[in-house]
Amino acid sequence: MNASNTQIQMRKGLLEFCILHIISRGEVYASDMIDELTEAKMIVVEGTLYPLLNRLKTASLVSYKWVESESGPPRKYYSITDEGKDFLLTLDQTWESLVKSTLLITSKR
Amino acid sequence: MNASNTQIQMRKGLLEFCILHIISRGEVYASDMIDELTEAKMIVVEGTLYPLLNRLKTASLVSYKWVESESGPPRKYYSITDEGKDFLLTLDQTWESLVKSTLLITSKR
DNA sequence: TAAGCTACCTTGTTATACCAGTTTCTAGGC
DNA sequence: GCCTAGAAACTGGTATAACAAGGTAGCTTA
Repeated sequence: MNASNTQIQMRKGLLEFCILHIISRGEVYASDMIDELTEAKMIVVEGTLYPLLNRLKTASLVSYKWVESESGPPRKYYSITDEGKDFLLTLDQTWESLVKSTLLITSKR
Repeated sequence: MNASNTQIQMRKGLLEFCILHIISRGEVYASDMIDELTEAKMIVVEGTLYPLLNRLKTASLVSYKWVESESGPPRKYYSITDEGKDFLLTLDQTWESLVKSTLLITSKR
C-alpha cells in the first residue's frame, strides 16, 4: 500500500471523464490528449488510453475519422457525439457530487 | 458504460482516503463508518468495507481493539496509527493534486 | 533499403468494488 | 432450555479499469 498505487486507484474512472472533456472541445488524436493530460499532471500511458478510446467508441460516446498526416502515419481524430455530450453532463454531476462528499468527510474534525 | 458504473470507478481508491479520515478523528467501528459515509452520499456496502479495513490493518495504518457491546456481539473499534497519520498526509496531497488537475482539464473550453 | 520515428493496438497482471452469501454472538420470547 | 431475530464481522466469485511491456504498420530520411 503505497502512495503511487493510491494515486492510480484514485484516478480510476476519472480518466474517462477528463478525456471525454478534452474530446468535447474539438477534434483531437491520441497524442494531443496525452500531451494535455501530461501537462495537467494527469499522467497516462498509451496502453491505458487506446483501450479507453475504444470503449468510448463502442459506447457511441465518441466517433473518429482517419486523417492523413503530413509527416508520418495517418491519425484517428476523435470528436464527441450527441450521446457523448449527454453522458458528459451526467459525469459532471457525478464528479461534483463526489468532490462534495469527499470534502464533507475530510474537512470534518 | 453507464453512469452508475462510472460512479463506482470514480469512487475507487477514494474510499480508502475517506475511511482513513473518519478513523483519524477517533475510535469507530464499521457501522459508524457506514453511517457517516451514507450520510455524505458516499454509499458503501459491508462487503467493500471489511476487506478495506483489513488492508489498512495489514499495512499498519490502523489498529483495532475488541469492545464488548451492551446489546449484541462485540465490535472492532478502529484507531489510526502514527504511520497512518503520515500516510493520510500524503493522501491529502494526492487528492488535492488530483482535483486541481481535473479542474484544469474540465474548466477549459 | 535500412534505420528510425510515429501512431495505433494487444496481452497479461494487479488492484479494488460489488454481490450474495456465511459465521458468530447476544438478547428475548415461548 | 430452545428457537428466532438481529447485529457484527467476514468470504468467494465476478467485473472493471489502469498499467507494463510488448507488437504491427506506415511514413521519412539518410
